[in-house]
Amino acid sequence: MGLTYRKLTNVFQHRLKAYEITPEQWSTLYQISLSDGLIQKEIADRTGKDRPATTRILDHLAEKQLVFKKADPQDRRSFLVFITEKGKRLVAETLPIEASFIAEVASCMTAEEYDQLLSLIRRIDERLDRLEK
Amino acid sequence: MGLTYRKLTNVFQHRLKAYEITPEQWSTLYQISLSDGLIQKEIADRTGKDRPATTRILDHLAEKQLVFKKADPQDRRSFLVFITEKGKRLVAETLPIEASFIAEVASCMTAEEYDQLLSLIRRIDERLDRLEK
DNA sequence: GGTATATAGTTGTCATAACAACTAATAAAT
DNA sequence: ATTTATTAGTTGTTATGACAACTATATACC
Repeated sequence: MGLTYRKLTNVFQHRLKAYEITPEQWSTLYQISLSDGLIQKEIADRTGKDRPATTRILDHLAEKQLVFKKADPQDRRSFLVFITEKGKRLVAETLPIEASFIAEVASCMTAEEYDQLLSLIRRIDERLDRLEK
Repeated sequence: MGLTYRKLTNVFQHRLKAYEITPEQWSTLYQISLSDGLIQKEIADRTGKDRPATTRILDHLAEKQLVFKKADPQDRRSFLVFITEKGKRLVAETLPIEASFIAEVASCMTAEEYDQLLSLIRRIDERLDRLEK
């Protein structure tokens, strides 16, 4: 599973090469594009990363001027994260790349098999949540 | 897939905590225990890692005196990697941990589903090998 | 035989994941 | 109201993965 996942992100990274963004940065930016103005904790939860990882990925995205932070008026500990116009353009351009990549990969199985694969992975995920470390 | 894989190795890492070995080090050590005296390139291929990663993981394993290298008499560029007695003991003690961990995780599905999961992941793996980057 | 190429391994750099420790701010407990 | 606990975010450390550049050796080619 790890081996296949590494290959998967590796090929995706190459497809994204022209956009100078890594798969992890991409998925974070994509999440932000879906829900603008989230606090970092929410982004961390939605991308399945911890807070330090999220801080650093957001730093990279901010350096590239794809996102920016604003102080949260409700909670002075938090920042609200917004996507920039440049970030929106990048997502718009790369979304078809992601979609066709997934389609290419999934073309080795039927739609039913693909669904079952996702459902079995999800089941393992839930099982792991209930297992003691 | 990435999320679930991270959870998977994370729980396994906790199970291995007492042995002070990471999942990646463990799988490398395990491969060596299966075939003593391989050259690093072979180990890299079998664990699915690149050569730099393999060099560094072997460095860690050698520091912990779980493996050692010997010059290859046939090819002076290569090293043959052997497991130590300490390494063998560690594998013997941790193998049941790995086996029961896999069993616990897989207990959320039938044997047929488990086989299908592996087979679908393998199919994606092969598909990725044929895809252009 | 000598040159060109390929291969084994190492080192350096960057991005990420896990984790611990930390600051600042909020919420809870009394 | 003050103390205590919790939460949001950051920073530092270690291990890893991807990649490029490098050394040393081996193989191929002519």
